[in-house]
Amino acid sequence: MGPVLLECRMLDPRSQRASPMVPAPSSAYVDVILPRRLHRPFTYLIPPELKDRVVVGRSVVVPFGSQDLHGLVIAVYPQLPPGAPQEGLKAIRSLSAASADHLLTADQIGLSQWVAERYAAPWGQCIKLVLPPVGRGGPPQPRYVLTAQGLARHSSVDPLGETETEVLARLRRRPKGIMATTLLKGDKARLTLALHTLVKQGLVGRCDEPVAPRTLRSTMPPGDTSAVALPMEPEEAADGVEPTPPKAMLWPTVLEQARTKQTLSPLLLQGTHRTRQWCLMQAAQATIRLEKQVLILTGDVEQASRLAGFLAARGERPMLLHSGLSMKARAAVWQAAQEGSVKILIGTRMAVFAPLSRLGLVWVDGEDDASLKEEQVPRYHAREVAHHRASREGAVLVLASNHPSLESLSAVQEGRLTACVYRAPEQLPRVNVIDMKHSPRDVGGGMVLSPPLIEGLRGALRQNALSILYLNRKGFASVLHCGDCGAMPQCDACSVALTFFRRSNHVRCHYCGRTRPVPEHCPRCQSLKLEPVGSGTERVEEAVRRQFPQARVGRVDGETIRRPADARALHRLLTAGDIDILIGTQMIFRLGFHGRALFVALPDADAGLHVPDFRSAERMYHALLDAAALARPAAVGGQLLIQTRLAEHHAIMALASGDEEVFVQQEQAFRQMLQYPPWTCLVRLDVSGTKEAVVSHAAERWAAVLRARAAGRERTVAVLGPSPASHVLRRGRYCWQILIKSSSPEVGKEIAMRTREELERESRRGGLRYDIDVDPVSMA
DNA sequence: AGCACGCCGACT
DNA sequence: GTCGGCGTGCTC
Repeated sequence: MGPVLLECRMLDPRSQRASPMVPAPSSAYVDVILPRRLHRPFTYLIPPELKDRVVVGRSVVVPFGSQDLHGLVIAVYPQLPPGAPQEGLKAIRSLSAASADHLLTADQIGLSQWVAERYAAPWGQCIKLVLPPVGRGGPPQPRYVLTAQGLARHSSVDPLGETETEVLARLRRRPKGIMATTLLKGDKARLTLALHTLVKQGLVGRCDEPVAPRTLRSTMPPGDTSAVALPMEPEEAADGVEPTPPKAMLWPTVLEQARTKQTLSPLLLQGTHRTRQWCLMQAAQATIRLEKQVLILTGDVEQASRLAGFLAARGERPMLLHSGLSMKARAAVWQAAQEGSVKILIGTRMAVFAPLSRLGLVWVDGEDDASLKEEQVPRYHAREVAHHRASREGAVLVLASNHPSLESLSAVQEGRLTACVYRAPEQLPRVNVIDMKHSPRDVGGGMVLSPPLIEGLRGALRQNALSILYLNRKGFASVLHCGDCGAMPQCDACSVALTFFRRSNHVRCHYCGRTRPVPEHCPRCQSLKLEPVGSGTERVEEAVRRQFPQARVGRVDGETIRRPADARALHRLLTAGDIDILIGTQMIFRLGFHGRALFVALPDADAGLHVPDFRSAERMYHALLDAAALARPAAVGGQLLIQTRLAEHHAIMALASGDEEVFVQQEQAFRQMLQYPPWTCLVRLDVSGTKEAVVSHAAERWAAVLRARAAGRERTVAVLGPSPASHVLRRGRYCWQILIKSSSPEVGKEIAMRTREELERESRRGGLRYDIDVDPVSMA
């Protein structure tokens, strides 16, 4: 009984007064977390027949309202816990079949609880993160089966409706039942109704247990190739090889110091793709030698596969875990992790919750990648969860990137991270900035191809070498900019691009919500040519084709690359040298074709700044560095050309001078001045619903309640907004947002949670929902 | 979240 | 007159 009591003291806030000295006669009550949007556990009785089998971490089936749900036991008590209702308690129905053979560990439960608290998410939703990926996306599919009565009934005694008869016939053909989703496909309303009457008549029953209890042992041995990445690309051609920077030779020593805790903080590794791969290899092998496990996180599936291929080519047996895998494959990997047969696990953000019990190394590759942040409700950031796990489980944490986030760079300055900069300037191409301020524009308002750009393409063509044109367009928000100098009207208070509303002819800051009439002239050059940023970039391909009709032009973007197979096909073309000029968006980086192009150009480098987000400059700087990484080193003729109207922007200056500090210092000063992260913490509140007026009203109300609550604490909390998140509704819902700036994440989060409770109690009409996003990473 | 119960408009 | 829409409250 001791361990049970100990665990419930650790896990449940309500049990603090439980004394471990009192000998527990027998455990009779449990607290259960349910997979619903509920913030607290529910108490149940343990039926005598399950007395010894219900322990902390066990998944159980419990009655909840009118239905049965799978829930997780988080505490066991000998007596009625305080706060639970005195009477009317129901008993646990049964153990969950799906999890009959394993328990969640205290670590896993603790991790889910930490996520719930850190990101202000209901614990029930966070439990799903640490559960095996079988039942994700809802409880084990409920199925409908014919009851004995229904089976016996051949012809209708009572007249049954047409639909009812039809449903009965379908069920008769399927003795094991039909999943609710399958059964209800088609005319859902009518079928639901028919089903309802059949259930009421006792002809059909509902069953929540899975058909076949998952036993995936024999079918999928760990290390099965279907779960392992195959090296998709041959090793980089010789012309793309960069030397490993000499400084990186210190890496093994640094690692060893980190492992033995001589270095007290986690590591921030800065270097190119290739350098990071080398360092990762060292770190992974060292970890495996110590019989520990390696967890590698990436921002996207392609990078995960690429790293897996790289490690596999060197004799390791990495396993992959990401959303591209089938549920079955994911479950197999999860189980292999649990059994301890996995030495290296590589995956996207979800993998950070994998049940690795001997974690020795957590490696976050591309730590600045925004995709590490989950945009759905447990809105966790995998980098942060990784940090938490590593420190709790005594693993070495390495954050790696070619261009670390400003958050991490600031953490280095504060001593919370130890920087390892393994950069070699000779890896970079020659950079050429073309100031387009006074160049004419094409008819569509887009950037024109400047003579140096055309010359660069021509030169590469002559040498039969690859050129890449990178279209750094990201934002979809309508933003104004000056047709002459490229400057954007910004919010005076928030310094983000103002969003333009054509209909009402006004501009609005979507951080603080302030509205103004459209400015008449450019704030910088007084030109009258303020216009919405166009889609002129689409013209680039056309212009290139017109200029070089004989060139073989390839395109990469969301439309041309739909499936992984498309990417592979294009990769083959590139490898074979069948493409002269490649034009594309961010997608280009997913091809993993780094250091290969002779000539790389950004026809409209400023496009990335036209996003109303305080991180837009940082994103642009990263995009520039990424573009540079596509090109060969200067020594072998690599060239990067940037067309810009903002040649004196610190991101461009930093790239042109090759001095990162130019960017970092100015950006930090900017963030500090305007009180943005990493100097403050942001919490974004989302109000959404189906009726616009109701949503905006609720948002106003929430902001007012927040301001009242923050009164007198102006130095630590500021409330901005509300403002419409975007004029296009998201999934048929209107969204408004509020921003809270606070001196610590706790302050902002606390005030948000308190007031949300209040608002939720107050009004739910119009399908209103109140969401909290702690440390939002995208503000669109 | 889901579900049931309850109160108001357009249909046989 | 009912059917069925959604708003509201509750779930151990």
